[in-house]
Amino acid sequence: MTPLLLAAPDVVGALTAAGIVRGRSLAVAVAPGVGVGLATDDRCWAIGAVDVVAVVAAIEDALHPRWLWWSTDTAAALVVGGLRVGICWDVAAVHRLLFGGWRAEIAHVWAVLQDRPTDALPGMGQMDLLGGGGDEGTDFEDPVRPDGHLRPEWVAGGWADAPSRLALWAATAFAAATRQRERLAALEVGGNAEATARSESAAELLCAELAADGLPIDVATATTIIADAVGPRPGDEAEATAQRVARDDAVRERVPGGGSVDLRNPLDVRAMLRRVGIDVPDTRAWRLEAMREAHPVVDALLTWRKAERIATTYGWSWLDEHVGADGRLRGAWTGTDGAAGRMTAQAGLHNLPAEMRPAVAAEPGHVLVRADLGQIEPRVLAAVSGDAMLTRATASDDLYAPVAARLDVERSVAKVAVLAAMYGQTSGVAGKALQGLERAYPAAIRYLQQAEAAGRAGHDVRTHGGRLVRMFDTPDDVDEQRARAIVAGRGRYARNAVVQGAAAELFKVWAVTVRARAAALDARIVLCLHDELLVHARRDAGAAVAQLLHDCLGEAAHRWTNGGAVRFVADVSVIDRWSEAK
DNA sequence: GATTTCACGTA
DNA sequence: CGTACGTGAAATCC
Repeated sequence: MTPLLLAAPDVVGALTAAGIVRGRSLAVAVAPGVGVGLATDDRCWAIGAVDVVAVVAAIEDALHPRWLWWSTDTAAALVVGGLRVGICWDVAAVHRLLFGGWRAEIAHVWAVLQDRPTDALPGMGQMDLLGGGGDEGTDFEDPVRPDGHLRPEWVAGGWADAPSRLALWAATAFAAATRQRERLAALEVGGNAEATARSESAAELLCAELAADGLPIDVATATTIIADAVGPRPGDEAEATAQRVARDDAVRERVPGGGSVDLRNPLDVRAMLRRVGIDVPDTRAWRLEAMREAHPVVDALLTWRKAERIATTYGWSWLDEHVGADGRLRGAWTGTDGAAGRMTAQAGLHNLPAEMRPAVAAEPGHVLVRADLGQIEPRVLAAVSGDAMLTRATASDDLYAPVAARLDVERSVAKVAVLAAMYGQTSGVAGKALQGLERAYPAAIRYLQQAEAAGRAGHDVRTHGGRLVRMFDTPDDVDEQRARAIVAGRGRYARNAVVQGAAAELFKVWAVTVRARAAALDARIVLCLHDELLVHARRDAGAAVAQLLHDCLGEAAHRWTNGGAVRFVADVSVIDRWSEAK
């Protein structure tokens, strides 16, 4: 394929002439200061451009293509350049969907799609300099070597230093995506795997934007919360130490001779507790909670732990490191974890303690619109299993009410039983109700049991939308008891993954739908939290955004269930601070 | 210096 | 023996 050289002003016209219409796939590779490479299945274009983002923006405005790229790196480059495109196909993200896990280096992705061995991918080491890599008498202008692997010089990025090479690199990405589509079409899953690939790709785009935008923080409130917990910001190291010692002493002085106890050392804490007659196998909070009355030191210790969490994880260093001068908390986002496919976030974005939530606040003239999905996992189970009776139960705002009625048990018992079924819990009081579930919702329970059986056998499972969840092997050097525990653990893991993973898929369809529609209202998603969205919007748009969140859920559910009857519900509120909701 | 363990926050 | 994640401190391994 020979790249066609274009001047930036001619690009849209040339693409239009080539039949690129709205929504058509268009591969893109960019190198700031160098240019832009574009490709479809049968041709590619090279544009030398100083402002690569402007070129992409012009195409986006005129043609709104489905941008196709190797990985989120391209999305991030565009977002940093101020451009937010509509839709995309992220080869790395789709690879994670197809093959599970988190590995998605370009060379690995390509090798897997070409059915080439991946254990010894070509590197740029000495072997290749000596000619051992299949490069004899070949053309370095081709990104693909004769042996079918990608050329490491291209993968490393340094080779794509001219517009014509960017065009070839884009063309190679296009070829990879074509292979991916074939694989997706061949999957036998309940959902639409190709649609999942599209929404997972868009979720990566959302991740790039979340990382760039950040979560609005009222720094004054954050400062007050931290100061209340651990004291005012220390001026120097000595002051910080003094504060720490004072906090520690408040606990240690309650135990005779406790002055030298290291509260940060669990063994030391355990020994201290034993000296006052409290013998515990570990010192976790839930265990000590029951001992609060046994000795005053327990209460003091639990209070200390709360403050210590703020001091170490969400204290001054956290504020300095992750909250910018513009009052935005920024962390890296990934569209999927390595297991069932939930989004992950760093910088504490996904585990902010409730005490810190008053500090998450809309900027002046704005509101936060918060929405969380109600009972998402049992509703998702109804959808993926096709259970008619459980689907009927989703018509209720409170799914557990009809389930309780049908099982003839208290609502609380029904809830525990449903959760136990999905999570593989076998202890506790759920046993009897579980049998009732099996009779009342046979398809749903069968779906879970099949996942568990696959997991126990060490077989991979796929979610409704097509994500592969890889099972792990039992190491051969473990005793029988440990091996049994591993098998049981795999069963629970698989049982949980098909529900949690499918829920993550639906959530992402919802999130990227909101992302697309909210742009018209000048509103932006600022946080995704597994079943919860926070949208930052102008105050006058708050009500419209709230309605939008409901509408988008209906649309997302319709698409994700292929027009199925399962009903999903969201609790939506327009607030100033995150802490105000519920 | 890197990895593991404990602990704890979120869903 | 519900699952998943990220984080920090101390212990442990090399």
